[in-house]
Amino acid sequence: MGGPRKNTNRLRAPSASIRDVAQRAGVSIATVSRTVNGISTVAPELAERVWSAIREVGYVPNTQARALVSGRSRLLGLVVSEITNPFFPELVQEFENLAVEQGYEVFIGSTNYDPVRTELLVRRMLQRSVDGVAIMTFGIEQELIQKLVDRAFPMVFVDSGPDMPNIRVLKVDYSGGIREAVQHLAALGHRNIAFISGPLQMRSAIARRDAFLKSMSELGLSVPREHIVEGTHTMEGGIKATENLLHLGEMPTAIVCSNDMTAIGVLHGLHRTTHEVPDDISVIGFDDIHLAQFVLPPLTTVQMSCKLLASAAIQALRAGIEPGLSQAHQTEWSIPTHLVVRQSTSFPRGSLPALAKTRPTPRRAATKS
Amino acid sequence: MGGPRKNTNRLRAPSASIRDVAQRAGVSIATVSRTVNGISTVAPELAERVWSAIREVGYVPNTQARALVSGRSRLLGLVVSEITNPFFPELVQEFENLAVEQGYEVFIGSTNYDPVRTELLVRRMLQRSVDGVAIMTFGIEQELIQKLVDRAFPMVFVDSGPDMPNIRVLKVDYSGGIREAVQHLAALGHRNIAFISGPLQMRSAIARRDAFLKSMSELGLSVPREHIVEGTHTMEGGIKATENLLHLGEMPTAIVCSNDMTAIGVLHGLHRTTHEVPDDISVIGFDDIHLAQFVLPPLTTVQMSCKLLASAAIQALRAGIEPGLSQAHQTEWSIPTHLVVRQSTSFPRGSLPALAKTRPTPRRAATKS
DNA sequence: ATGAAAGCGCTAACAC
DNA sequence: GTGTTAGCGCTTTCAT
Repeated sequence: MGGPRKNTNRLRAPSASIRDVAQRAGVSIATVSRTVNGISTVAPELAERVWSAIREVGYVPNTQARALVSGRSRLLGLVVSEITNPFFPELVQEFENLAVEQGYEVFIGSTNYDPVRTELLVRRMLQRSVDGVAIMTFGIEQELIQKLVDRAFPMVFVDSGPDMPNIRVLKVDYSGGIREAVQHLAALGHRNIAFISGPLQMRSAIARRDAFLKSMSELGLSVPREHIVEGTHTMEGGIKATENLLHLGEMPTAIVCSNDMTAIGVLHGLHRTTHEVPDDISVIGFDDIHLAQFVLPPLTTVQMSCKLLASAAIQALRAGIEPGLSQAHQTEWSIPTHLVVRQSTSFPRGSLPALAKTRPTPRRAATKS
Repeated sequence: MGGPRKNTNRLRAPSASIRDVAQRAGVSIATVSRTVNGISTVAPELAERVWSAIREVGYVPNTQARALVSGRSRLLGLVVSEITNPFFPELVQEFENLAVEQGYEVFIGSTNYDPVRTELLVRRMLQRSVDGVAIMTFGIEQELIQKLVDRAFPMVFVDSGPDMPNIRVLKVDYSGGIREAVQHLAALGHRNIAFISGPLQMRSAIARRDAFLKSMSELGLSVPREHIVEGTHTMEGGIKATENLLHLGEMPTAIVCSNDMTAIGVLHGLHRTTHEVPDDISVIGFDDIHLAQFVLPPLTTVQMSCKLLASAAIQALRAGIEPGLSQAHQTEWSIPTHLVVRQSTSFPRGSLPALAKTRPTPRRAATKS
C-alpha cells in the first residue's frame, strides 16, 4: 500500500484551496464551503473570519471540482449557425450578458450549416457538461436530440425545431413582421414582389418564405414561381439571387429578403447593374442588424429583437435546469417582429407618386437637414 | 462514521463512467484510462475489449474530472474588445477552428472596452481554469497581469501589450500596410489626408495612428493637428468624425481610418452630406473584414489576416502550455499587413487625371462588364 | 502489462 | 451551528 503522496504532475503551483482557507480561519472546510455558498447557518463572526481568510490567501473556488461533485457546471451552450453573420454576435452578446448576470458562463459554437459539425459541437458541449443548450440553428440529428430529450436534458430551439413533445421552443412571429413588410410595399403601389429565401433546409428559412407567400396571397397578389429564389443568408447569396432575378422577363419592383445580409448583397448587386434603390427597386431585409441603418441606402427591414430572443432562451434553459423556477413548465415563448421603415423602400418607378417626386437626382437627395 | 452512500442531489442520471466500462470489459479502471489516453502499453486484445465496452455503454470521459486531477482543462480563453465588430467574429471563427483541431475548447468573452469588465472576464476565465488566455484587446490591469506573469501563466497579447518581459506578443506590422495605403493615396495625387483613429487608450489604435503619421512624414506630407480625429472603431464614431472633418476650413481629399467599421461610418456620413466617394473624397479602411468588399463603393483597405493572427495566437499559447513544444521559447510572432485596393479611392477632384475621366455620373458608372 | 488505491477540490449527508 | 467524512470521475504512482 503506497503511503500518502502528493500529485506531482501539475504544471503550475496550484492556487489556494478550501483547506488553506479552513486552516487559516481555524474552522472546518465544511464551514468554509457553507460560507462561500451563502448557506444560512454560519455564525456571523465565523463567517467574518472565513471571509478574511479567503481574502488573505486569495482563494477562488475551483469550478471543476464544484461541477464534479454537484453535477452542475453553470455553463450554458449556445449553438449558432454562423458567427460571422452579424446577427449572431449581437445575439451572443445579449445572451452572454444575461447569462453572466445570472451566474452562468457561455460556451459558444457555430455550425456553418453543417450537420456533422453541429452534432460534434453539441457532443463537445455535453462533454464539458453544460447544464443546457440553446440551439439557434437547424440541422441537428434527430437521434441525438431524442437521446437528450429522453434524459430530460434542458434544450431550447428557435422555431419548433424538431417535432417532439416536451421541447422548449422560441416561436418567432415571422408572419407578423413579414406581413407588415408586404403591406408596406403594397401600400406604396408594388404588385410585383420577389422573395429571396434562406437555405431551405432551415426551418426558419421555410417559415419566413411561407410567411411571405401567405401575406401576398392575403392581398390577392400572385407570386410567380421564379420570383421566389433560394439564397444562402449571405451577401454572396444575395448577389447571386439578384442576378437571377434580373435575368427574368418580368422583373419585380421590390425584393423582400430572408435576412439582412442577403439584402445587403442585393443592394450591392443592384448597384453593380446600375439599378437605383429605392427608385428602381425597393428592398426589405429581415433581422434589423445594427449595420442595417448604416448601409446605403439605410435598409428597411423587419426587426427581430435579439435581446428578447436571448432572454427568452435563458429563461427557457433555466426553467429546465433549476426545478421550482416559476416558469418551470412553460414550453413556448413567443418573439414578436415588426417592420422598421428606412430608405430602401419607395414607390415603384413610373407610379403616380413616384412621378410626382421632384428630386432630380434621388441618390443624392440630401438627408442633410 | 457514516456508511457508504450515494450522492443523491444530482439532477439527471449520470452517464456511464470509467468504472462501468472497466466492469463491462472485465479490466481495471486504470486499464481503461490508459486505453483511452493511448498510453503505450496495453495489450492489443485488452484494448480491443475496452473499446467495445466503451462503445456499448456509450462512455464519454468526464472533462471536469480530468481537469481536476490533471490540472489542465484544454480550454483556451479568447478576450476580444467587441464581439459585434465583424472583425472579431472572423477571428473567433479561425481561432475556434484551429483550437478544436488541436484538441482545445474556446472560452470567448468581450470587454466592450471596459477595463472593469475585462478584469472580471479574465478572472472568470481563470476560475474556469483555462490553460491560457489570448488577449486581443487593451485595458487589463497591470496588477492582474503581473500576478499571472509571475505564475508563468500562458498569455499572448496583440501589440506589445503591457511593458513586461517574458510576455508572448503578436506584433502586427501596422506600418507596412498603412505605408502602402498612404503611398497609394499620394500616388493618386492626394496631399491632404486625414486620419480617424480608434479609441486612443488602445495601444493598437495608437500604433495605427503613429504608423500613419510616420508614413506621411516620410513623404514630406504635413498633417495639421485637426486632421487627426479620434474615433471609436465603430460606424457611429466614423460618422461623427466625418462631421468634424467636414466642418473644417480645409477639407481633406482622402481619409484613412483606423478600422473598417469606422470607414463604413465615413462612407455613410459622406453620403448623407452628398459627398461622393471616391470622386470627392477617397476613403481607406483597416482590417479588411468580409463586409468591406460589399459596401458601396467597395472599400479599399489594409488587410490584416485574422487567420494568421489566430494561428499565431494559438501557437503562442500552446508554446506556454505544453513544455517541449518546438517554439517553446519564441516570444514574438509577427503579423504582416498589406493594402487591398478596391473602389473607394481615386484621384482627388480637380486633379488632372480626375478631369480626364469621362464618366459623367461616376456613381452609376457601371462595373457591369 | 495490469491492478489497487491515493487523491485532485469540493459539496452534502450525517453526527454531534 | 459546526465538524467529519464519503465520494463525484478521473489520472497516476506504486506494487505486482
